[in-house]
Amino acid sequence: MYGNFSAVLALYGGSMASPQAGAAAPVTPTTRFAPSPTGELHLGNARTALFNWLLARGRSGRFLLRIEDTDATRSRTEFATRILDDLRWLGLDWDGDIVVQSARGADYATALAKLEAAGRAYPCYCTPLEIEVSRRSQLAAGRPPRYAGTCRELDAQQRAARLAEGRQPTLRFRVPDRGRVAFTDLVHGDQVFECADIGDFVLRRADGSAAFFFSNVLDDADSGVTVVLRGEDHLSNTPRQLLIAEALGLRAPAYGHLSLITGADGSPLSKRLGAKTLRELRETGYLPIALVNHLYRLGHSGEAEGLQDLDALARSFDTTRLVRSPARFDPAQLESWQKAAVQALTPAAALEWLRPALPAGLDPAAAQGFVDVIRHNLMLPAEVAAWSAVVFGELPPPAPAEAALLAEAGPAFFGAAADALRAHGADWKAVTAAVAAATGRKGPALFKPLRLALTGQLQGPELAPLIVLITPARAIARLERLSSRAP
RNA sequence: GCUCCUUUCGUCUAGAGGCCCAGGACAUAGCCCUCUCAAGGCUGUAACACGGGUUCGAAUCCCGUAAGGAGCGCCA
Repeated sequence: MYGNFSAVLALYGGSMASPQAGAAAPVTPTTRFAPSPTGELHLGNARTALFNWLLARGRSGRFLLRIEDTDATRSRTEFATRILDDLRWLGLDWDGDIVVQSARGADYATALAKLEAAGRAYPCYCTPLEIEVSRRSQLAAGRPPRYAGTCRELDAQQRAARLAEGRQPTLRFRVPDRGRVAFTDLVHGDQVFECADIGDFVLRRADGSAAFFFSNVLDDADSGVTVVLRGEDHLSNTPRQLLIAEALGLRAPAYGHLSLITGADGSPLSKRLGAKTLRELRETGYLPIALVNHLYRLGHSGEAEGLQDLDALARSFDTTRLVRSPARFDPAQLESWQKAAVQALTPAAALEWLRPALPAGLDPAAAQGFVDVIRHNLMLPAEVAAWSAVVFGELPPPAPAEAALLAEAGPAFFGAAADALRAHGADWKAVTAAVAAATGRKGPALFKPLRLALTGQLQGPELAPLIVLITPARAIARLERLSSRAP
C-alpha cells in the first residue's frame, strides 16, 4: 500500500505487492502542498494544491503547507507571501503551522549524518565542472548521463587529500547496484524501476544545504504526510525518494502523479501560450470558484455537474478518477465557468466583484442598481467601462452601419420618442406604447433604433431598467440630438 | 542515448471484452423564447493515433510503430 513497503520487498528480493492498479488512498489522508517560492502560482501549481486540498477535505484528513526554499539563491519571501495569498484567494486553507525548509537545517543534518554513518551516503568531491564534463562525454557516447561513481569508494586518506585541495564535498546517496524499486502510483498504477538505472544523486550540496529529493522525503515523513499528489515530472524520480525513505527507515507517502497541463498545442504551458499566473487571473477579475471548477475537471473526471462549491467538489473528488493523459488548457472552458460563476453571484457579491471597475463617486444605491442591471451581460470587470459610458457618460459617435440605421428611423421617430419620454418619464412600457402609437412602428423596428439611440449599441441589458439609470432627462437629450428639433 | 509516462469528438472527459454503428460537458451550427444580448429549452455536426495479433466478439487485452511529454542537475 505504501510506496516504501513494496520498495523494501523488491530491494530484498521479495515479490512485489499484488498488482492492484489504482490503489486507494488512505481513508483519512494527510496531504500537503509544497511549493518553492521561486515564482508565482500558475494553473499547474494551483491544480496540484487544489487536488491535495480536495482529497484531504473530502475525507476529513489534513492538508499541510510547506515552503521548499532550500534554493537560497532563487527563493524569495515575497513569492512565498504571494503564494499564500493566492491559496487563500482560491479558498484553500491549511492545517497547522507552515513548515519552512530553510529552518530545518538541524534536522536535515542529523538524518544526513545517519545515512553517512550507515554507509548509505558518501561524500563526493567532484566539482560541478567535472560532473558536467562527465555528463557531456557520456551523452556524446550515447550513454545515460549518470554520476560515474568517482568518489564512491574513496578511503579516508583519499578523502583527506581532496579536502586538502580545498574541495567542498557534496553528500551522495549510494544507490544499490542491483535490485529494483517498485511502488503503486495512485494514478499510473504499478511502477518498477531498476536500481542500475539510477545514478548516485546528491543529498546535500557543497554549501551544506539539503537537496530536494532528501528534504522533501524527510519533511513528508516528519509531518505525517500519507498521500502526495504532485506533478508527473516527479514520477521517474520517485524511486530515489523511496530509496531514501527506506534507508532512513521512514514510511514514504503514497504518491499520485498528476498529468501535466499543456497549452493548446499540447506543448508545456509557457508564458507565450497564456500560462497566466493566478495573480493575473485574479486581477483580470476571474472568480476563484470559476477557476476551481475548471481546474477540478482538468485531469479529473467529475461526477459533479454544473458549478459546485469547494465542499461539494471535495465530496466528489476521488483519486481513482484522476486522468492519466495530459490535459490541454482551453481558455474557452475557463470562460464558460466564469460566466456560470458570474450568474451565480449574489447581488452583494456582484457589487463587490465589480467595485474596482465602477466609476468613482457612485453612491451605494446607485452602484448596486447599476451592477444589478449590467451584470448578466458581463464576463469580466473590464467590460463595465462601456456600460459606465452608456449610463453615466457620453456615447461614442455611431459607426457607419449604426448611423445608417439611425438615419433610416428618421428625425421624426426620435422626436416622437423624446416626446413620449417627456410625457411618461421612466415608465418604459408607457413610453414604448406611445412611440408605437405615434410612429406605427413595433417589434424590432421600434426597439432597435431606440436601443441604438439610447445606448449606442445594438445589444445589452433590458431597456426598461436601463432607462431608469440613464435617467429620462439624459435619454431625452440623446434623442433630441437625432430629432429634427435638435439645435 | 537510456528509463518512464501518455494517445477517445476542436477542447475537457465517460468507457475497466459484448450494455458503444461510443455517452456527457465546453466550443460550434440551427431552432424556440425574446426589442437585442445574456440566461434557459430543444436539435445537429464532430472522436476510439496507426498496424498486427488474441477472441465468437476489442475503444477496452497483447505486440509493434508513430507522435507528444517527463526524468537522467550541487532546480524543485
